[in-house]
Amino acid sequence: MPRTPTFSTLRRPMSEQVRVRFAPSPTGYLHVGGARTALFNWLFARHTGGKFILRIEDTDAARNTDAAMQAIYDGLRWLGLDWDEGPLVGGDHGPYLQSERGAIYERYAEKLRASGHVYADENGALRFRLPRKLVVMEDLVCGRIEVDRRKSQNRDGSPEADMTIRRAITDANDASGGWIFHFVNVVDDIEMKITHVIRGEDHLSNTPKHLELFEALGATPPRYAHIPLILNKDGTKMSKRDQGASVDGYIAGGYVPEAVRNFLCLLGWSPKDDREIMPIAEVIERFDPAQINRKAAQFDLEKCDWLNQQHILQMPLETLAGKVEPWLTKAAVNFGTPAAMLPVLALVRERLKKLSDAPAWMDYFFTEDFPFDPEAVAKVLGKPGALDHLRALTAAYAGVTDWNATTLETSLKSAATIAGVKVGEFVHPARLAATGRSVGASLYHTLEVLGRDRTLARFDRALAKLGADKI
RNA sequence: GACCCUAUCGUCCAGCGGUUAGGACAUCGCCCUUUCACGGCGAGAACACGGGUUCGAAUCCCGUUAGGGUCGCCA
Repeated sequence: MPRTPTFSTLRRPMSEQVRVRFAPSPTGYLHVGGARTALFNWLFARHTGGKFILRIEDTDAARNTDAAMQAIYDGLRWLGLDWDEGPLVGGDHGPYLQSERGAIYERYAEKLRASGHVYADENGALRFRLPRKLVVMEDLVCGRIEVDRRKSQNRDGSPEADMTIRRAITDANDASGGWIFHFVNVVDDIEMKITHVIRGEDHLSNTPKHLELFEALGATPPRYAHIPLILNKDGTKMSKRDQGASVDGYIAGGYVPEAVRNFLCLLGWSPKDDREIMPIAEVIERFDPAQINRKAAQFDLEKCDWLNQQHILQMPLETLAGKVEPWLTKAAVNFGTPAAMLPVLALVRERLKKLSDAPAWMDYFFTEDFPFDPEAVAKVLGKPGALDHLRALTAAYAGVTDWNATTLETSLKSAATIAGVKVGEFVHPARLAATGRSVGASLYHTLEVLGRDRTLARFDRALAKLGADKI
């Protein structure tokens, strides 16, 4: 038997402008796997100077809601994945919602009907006569794949039935008479002049069928790159409910988009050296779909958290302030002006794993009415002489003229020496009095930011309160 | 069941015929330090198994096993 491929996926000229697309169906949320698919498409478009197109595959009318589409738009925008053509931005190959492209599908179906590739079955559904030949494709990620379509069969072992491209018209069903994914996907890729299809590996086994459709329509197929799926930490398939599965979760969870995007870049792709924390411009420059891994990646949220912290640490302070602001506002932290917030943020930023951590580390800088952590109180007062040390420190600090971290440290240490105790014996009560807790940034810098008057007033109030509590 | 993809530390990623198998997250230890972090140093931790090919295999080939995917009038 001849092993000649029915057609090749390598016919496209290398010189044409790259056009890639992300084609989600509106299921109500944006899955991280989808987000990564979108990201890889976007990276490839930006790397090559091509176009990134967004197309909504909403042929299943029952699922098509505005809210579901909004989740896709919001998620992509949050990740900074701007599309050059698609809903909201338009373009020359629209409409970009499949639900609005009926006339186009009609035309293509007619073309197939005219050439004898398609027929109506006994129920009235439109079916594509599968050629059932040997299909050879060259996948950018998976390499050369041969599928003998003659051997395709159903679960029960019966030969594969012809592919439905349009549902039968029945009653009561929303999707009745609607077009089927495989067909509209192929038609749109032709119509939108898509040059490269970067999509999840779950479509790899569908691709031969798509290629048969391209051939029947007399069109040159795009090049394909099937990227491995993202699995849960335990290796099982990720579903909607799983931790980290939805992009919404990151937005609500205090992640910075740059970090999540960075994390997603590294799931299945790497620059082949040890670079991990990378600005997006560098990723765009170095991205190559041919270097995408073939192995499914398991999802490790802890590494994402670490990247998030690193991005928080490395971005300009003013940028961080802008991102932290909504979180402070939401927690009713009255930080005054953004400028006033900066010194505080500079002090605590290395403690922030998420933006949502900010209020807890910053609130006591902006109110005198902060709570005292009972555990911290118990711990500090458990040490004999704690309040005496705080009194001695108050007296010493009252005499400090040049109020800064250095003088405060010197003064505290000498007061401790005079009292004949270790520095910690002074530090802990002071921290508790000034912040209400046992953990926080450098005490001296904290007090410097707080200023002389507020510090001394806090010491006095703590002395009164904690002294009273003790009795 | 048929067909397709995959297989390196717990996890992510290097490695593409000759390496003490490298980096990162996580874990543990030490240092820094008033605390919590950040940071620094260090430790433990992997080539799924069996056959080949080769002077020599993590790397190439074939099996086995395991995981994933597809086989819809879902996308």
